[in-house]
Amino acid sequence: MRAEALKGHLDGLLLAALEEGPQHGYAVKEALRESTEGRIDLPSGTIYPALHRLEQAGLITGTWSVVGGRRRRTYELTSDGREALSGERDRWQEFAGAVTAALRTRPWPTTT
Amino acid sequence: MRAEALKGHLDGLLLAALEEGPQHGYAVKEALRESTEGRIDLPSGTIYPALHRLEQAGLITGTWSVVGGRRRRTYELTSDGREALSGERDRWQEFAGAVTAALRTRPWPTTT
DNA sequence: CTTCATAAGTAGCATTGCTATATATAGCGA
DNA sequence: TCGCTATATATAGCAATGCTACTTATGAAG
Repeated sequence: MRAEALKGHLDGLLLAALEEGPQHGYAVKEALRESTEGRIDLPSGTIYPALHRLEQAGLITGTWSVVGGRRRRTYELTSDGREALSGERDRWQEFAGAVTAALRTRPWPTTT
Repeated sequence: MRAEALKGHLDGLLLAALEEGPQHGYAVKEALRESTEGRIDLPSGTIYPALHRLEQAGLITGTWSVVGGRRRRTYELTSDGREALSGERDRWQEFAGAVTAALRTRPWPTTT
């Protein structure tokens, strides 16, 4: 997967992963990897800064905890986040439809 | 359409627009706008630098001409460009599939 | 003569995901 | 005990890319 492909679409994926319920960063990463059958496997240098951005934007809230001796930051969608997710889904539909249309082969000016 | 959404996908769209036959920049812009029903309407500051990049990458070749008093640079796909377009289409399929899967609502761990 | 569509271009910016690297704990195998 | 792997989080700095804003120029319409 080319590096830039994801640009502008990551936030939606992270929000979607958190829709199922509160998750910590590492779990989000795993969830994304599983839901896409390994096609989207983000490095930690992508996922953590992105979660920080989302938190600062007020779309998720995080709380620290310690589980099994390891500290965790568990994130949860805010209501703004839920709204944003809905918007991201809409925009993805629109975007994907447009790109698919533009990418479609148009063999020749048929009488459309 | 959010600014970053297109990042990493523009090249494929431009190549696809040129698949129908040689076109100059402005015509590519129009073709893209029409094939997406106005959803993708690129500013000239996006389209011309991008075409330059594609030319430098050897995916398209351009030739100057003057039509109706206005100078034009007409671009044409190279064989590398054709190959690249095919690759872009594949990658788009893969990417779109992955994002769609990740964005899908998973209401709850049903017995899937 | 002004305005709009056509046609091409560039400088500089903002955003964003990635690489590389660091820290720390738990558990397993040798 | 030592080393390795998985878990868990984090940051500095980079590279890439599309966009904004602006410029230049012609032809047609009013």
